[in-house]
Amino acid sequence: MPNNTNNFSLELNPNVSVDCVIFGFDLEQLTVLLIDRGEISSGFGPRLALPGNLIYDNENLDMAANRVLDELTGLKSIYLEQVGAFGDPDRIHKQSDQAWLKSIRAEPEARVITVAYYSLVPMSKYKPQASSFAKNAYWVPVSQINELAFDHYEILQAAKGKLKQKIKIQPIGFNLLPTKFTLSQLHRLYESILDKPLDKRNFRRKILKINILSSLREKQRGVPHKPSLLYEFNEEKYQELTQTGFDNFGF
Amino acid sequence: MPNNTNNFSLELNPNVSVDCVIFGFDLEQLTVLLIDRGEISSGFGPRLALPGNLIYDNENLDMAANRVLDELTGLKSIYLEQVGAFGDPDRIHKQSDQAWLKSIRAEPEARVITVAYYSLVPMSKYKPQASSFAKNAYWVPVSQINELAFDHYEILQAAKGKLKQKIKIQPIGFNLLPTKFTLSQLHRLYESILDKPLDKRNFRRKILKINILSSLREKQRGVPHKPSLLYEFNEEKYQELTQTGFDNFGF
DNA sequence: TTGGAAAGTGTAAAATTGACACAAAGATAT
DNA sequence: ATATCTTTGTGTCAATTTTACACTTTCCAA
Repeated sequence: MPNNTNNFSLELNPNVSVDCVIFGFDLEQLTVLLIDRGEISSGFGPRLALPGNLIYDNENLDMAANRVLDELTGLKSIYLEQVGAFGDPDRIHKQSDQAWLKSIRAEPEARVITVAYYSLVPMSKYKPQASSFAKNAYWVPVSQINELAFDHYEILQAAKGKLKQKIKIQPIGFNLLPTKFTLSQLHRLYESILDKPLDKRNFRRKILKINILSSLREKQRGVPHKPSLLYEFNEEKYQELTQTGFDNFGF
Repeated sequence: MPNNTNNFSLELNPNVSVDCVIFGFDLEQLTVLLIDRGEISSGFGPRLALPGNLIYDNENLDMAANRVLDELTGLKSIYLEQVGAFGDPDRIHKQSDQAWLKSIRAEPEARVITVAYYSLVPMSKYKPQASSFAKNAYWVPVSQINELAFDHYEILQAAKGKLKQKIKIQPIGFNLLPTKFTLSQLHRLYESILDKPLDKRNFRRKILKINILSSLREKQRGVPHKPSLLYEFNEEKYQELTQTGFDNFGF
């Protein structure tokens, strides 16, 4: 084990890791990208885990989170928020398996603090199957997750909570949708995150009133029902609003 | 330097520290408890810093934050929230001075991640002057702080932001006031934290409507004007409310 | 007794919320 | 071509909440 009182280097810091809760939305429900640790987890707790890794001594936390995200999905400049730090002394030991930890180059017996992030990814931009890296990554609907490795279930819950808070006060949902989307999709997204039904008409009225959406002249194609108008998030309008101290995106 | 791949012990973890933003309210404005590093900081950046320390390998983060708080103020079971983790590789080196770092037993050249917490303390419960420990701790009005040691100014800003968010959705302000307080004091508190004026009558109506305050039959004494009725935060009423899924403490 | 200072109180207009139902558009199957 | 299916898209009214605003009361001190 390198001691890290020396020069900055490409050494992994054995005490600090980053875990990412990568949210997606399949147009029906909220999902999370999970790693299947496979047989290596050999009976020691759940196979599924959040993607994460130790940080390098020369990168800051945000960089590390972006790196983890990039290494796994190839995606850069994705919406990313810190959830917080998690660090029971025995968080790893509880349900650990040393082979797995060694495989991600963690010291199995070291005490590790993890800093959790959540990110919002348009699911269309990352299909695990197509990726050469990390073939064992899968989108899993949040509602189907009952347990995860280590303390990752707890982290997921915290991330959901933060996301819920955040979307109540900032219009970040668009990061989970394709550039062009319908109001119904946005509606379902809000319902998934807030975990409660929202009246359709009231939702539309409210979201349109905020005036950060541009309605395109384009319609959905190929749907077996009345096609919906498509909308885009309008960054400029949003910037104007925030600069005038606007604050009420409340849901 | 101990390597921490060994057994759990009372060793300090050289890579992880906890810093506390301890908020108080002097009935006029929001204040923070800061440590004057004094001459030891010998020209290397600001003298004032947030109280903090490295964590022990056998304590979790919340415990560490409580410990820092307790060691400094003698206060226990205080309202405490995590702000988040901060960890530029050079966060200490930027403006550090090694003597100071050594004095708090940090490795001057180690890369340190800090996990920041904020806490709400009734100022009356802690007078730095009266304390035997840490005579160099002072309450400083938040509005007067322009710089702090290390990355502590940044941390303070983040903590203010979190507190602002939080008080909009949960009635935690009482933690900064004496048990018995007046509505005007509460009013000023909200104005300080939200950093904007609130209409007096509207504020009173709203806060009373929520129905988590008990009005005492007691009045202020010795004030050179009409004395105010005193109120208490009513924990039971609050619990009832939250259990019924009440959610709208919005300011 | 008077003056100073903050406490305490009500109302009306405007904005927002919440509840609610049916016609229109396109795709598919017959 | 027609009928059927599915989802889109729309308006109103009542209730509630928000905002703006000014004067009287109470106690202390001079």
